[in-house]
Amino acid sequence: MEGDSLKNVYDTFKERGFIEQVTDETMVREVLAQSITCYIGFDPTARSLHVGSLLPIMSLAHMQREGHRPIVVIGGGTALVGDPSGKDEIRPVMTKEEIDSNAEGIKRQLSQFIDFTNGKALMLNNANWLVPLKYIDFLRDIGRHFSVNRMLAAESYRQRLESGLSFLEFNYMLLQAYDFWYLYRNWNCLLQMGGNDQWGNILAGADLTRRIEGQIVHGLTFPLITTADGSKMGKTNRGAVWLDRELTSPYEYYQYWVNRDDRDVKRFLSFFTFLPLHEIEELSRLQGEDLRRAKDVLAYEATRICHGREAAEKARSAARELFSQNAVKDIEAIPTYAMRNDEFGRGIEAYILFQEAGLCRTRGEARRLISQGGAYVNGKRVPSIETIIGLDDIRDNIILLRAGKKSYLKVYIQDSKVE
RNA sequence: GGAGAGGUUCCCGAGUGGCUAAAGGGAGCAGACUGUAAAUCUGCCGGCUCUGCCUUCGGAGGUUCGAAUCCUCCCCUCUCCA
Repeated sequence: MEGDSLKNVYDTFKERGFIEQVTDETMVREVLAQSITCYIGFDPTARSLHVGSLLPIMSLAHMQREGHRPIVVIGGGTALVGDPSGKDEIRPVMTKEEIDSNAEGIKRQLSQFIDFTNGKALMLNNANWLVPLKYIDFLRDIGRHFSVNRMLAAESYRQRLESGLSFLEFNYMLLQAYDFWYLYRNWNCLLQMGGNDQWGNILAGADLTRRIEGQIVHGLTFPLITTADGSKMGKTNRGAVWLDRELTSPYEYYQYWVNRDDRDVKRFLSFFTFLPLHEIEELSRLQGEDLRRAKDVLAYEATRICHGREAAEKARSAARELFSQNAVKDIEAIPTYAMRNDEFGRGIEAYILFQEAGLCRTRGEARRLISQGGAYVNGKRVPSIETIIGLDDIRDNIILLRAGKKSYLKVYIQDSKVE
């Protein structure tokens, strides 16, 4: 890990497929031969980050492992404006309160991946320097360096020129550029990284810094990851796969990775784990059914990095139990829905139980599931939508529900006297 | 500000008075096949107290036995002009 001189992060990035575009390959590699400060911005537009942000996060972790200092910029200021890059619709404007509380959650999560102790990494909120800006001053000092002609030509705005772009959003690029300059100025930040949709914004920042300071700073972007079937990463039936364990449990997180397409396994191992490349090479040589071993490693490692070793172990053993035999046990890791004895009463219609426990969104969906034969209680198929789940179905206070082949949930029936 | 085009169910996109909960595609879900994979095939795919009822086609009114479809006003988007 003390990769003095021999290993340059740039090479790590390159080998692992992290690089889509760079401002200047040879210069960046040179810059990275010394310990530097780099930054990536994250939008606090949701309570949690999701796996779509994982590649940038991993890149910061790599940077840190190889001796550099990452800065995480929480876009508390820029989120007030909304980045139009790569979007085809106007972003809903968020309130400051929402953004602030989201930023809190994101901080917590990132600490799983990056060590923020002793200044080894920094977390800054750009609201701190963007919000106090004065409009006229900003226009005169910063705005003068931007050519509207060039901005209009930028790829990131192209889509939006067809569908409409408000002046508010049009200014986003200036603000992000300002961030980069500010970070250079105050923290000697020499490199900004980001998803490829950020390329235009990153260049704008590098440009601005060069104009103001006469200093060349660099940019690097990551590929936009799509899965083998062409869809965006991180979407499932229940929406995004979050990094927050409250929103996506470690078990579900593990399942997400186990269920990746065969064709994505190799790439994902190098993106989302720290395993050395030769090991990845070996794992991805496996064929057919054996490739599941590689998926297992992927899922375990990804879960361990995000949720810790213990959670990963639990998720793995839960998965093994559930998918090997049909044992109905109290498997700790799978999601739980608690019900009180008096709520449960003498029983409840199966379709209502599936909906209430959260395995189906609506009762209609639950009816459909049952009528199509995809609903199971304690491993037995629910025969009809009239089926009632009663006291007899409780095993050690647990009823194990299953929807389709791979969604499990346990209902825990509590004694009503126990609060 | 003027002229034109347009806002349809998660997305794209048909529909211009009843046969429309609304074609088709995508996404999603389930079943078969399998390896907790892919591809393929089949079924489902607004909600509910489900052989019926309720709510949807930018918003509010109106015409009509009956409207996503016709009329009025309003809001929003795009294009061109100023």
